[in-house]
Amino acid sequence: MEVALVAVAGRWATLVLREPMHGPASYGELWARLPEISSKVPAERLQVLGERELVARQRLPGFPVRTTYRLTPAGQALRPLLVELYRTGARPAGVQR
Amino acid sequence: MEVALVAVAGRWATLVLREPMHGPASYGELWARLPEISSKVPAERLQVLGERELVARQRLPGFPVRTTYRLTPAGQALRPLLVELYRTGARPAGVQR
DNA sequence: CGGTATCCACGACGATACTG
DNA sequence: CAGTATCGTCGTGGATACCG
Repeated sequence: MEVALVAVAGRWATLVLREPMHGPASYGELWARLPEISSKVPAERLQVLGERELVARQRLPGFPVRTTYRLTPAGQALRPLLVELYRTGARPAGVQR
Repeated sequence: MEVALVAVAGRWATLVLREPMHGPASYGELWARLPEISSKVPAERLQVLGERELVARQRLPGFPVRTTYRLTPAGQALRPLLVELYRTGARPAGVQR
């Protein structure tokens, strides 16, 4: 459980994971979907997600530099967990805010 | 997701939830299952879990005082999430430590 | 554009001591 | 037995500034 939690429990981690879930996403796209946040935060998240090989980075040639992020198979394996997190949090008679 | 995560992501939260999952558990039982931890930690966890009405406290009469904790229906609703956390963390090709 | 470097603040974690 | 009180430490989150 700890193992799964460290992957998913950091601040904004779920949102950072959700973008590349349905296909490659650039850093800017990712960032734009996060509400008013410093650029450091997704960078940090992506770094640890990269180290754990949950997301893969790919730099595109040219200028300005572009990078796309995609989920590795291990990253895709987190999907059911994210779904369950959503279901549990959204459950009507469920967990209190 | 945030809602579900705050319920489950605190340190030792999963272990604190697991004990009363299969029936009432006393504070001492709970504590004994946690590896070498200060008594403050489960107390703190149980307090917030109580405030969120995920666990219910019941004091037994007599001396010394005994208290049993049981999960509320909302607490039971966390079960699929805990199962999924376990599955994801334990998956062979899964998330890296 | 896609980051890194530096610094700060706050809250969680945990030890120790104490209480009803 | 079942906690509370107090205090210290450390990590995380975040702002701001800067770089290739």
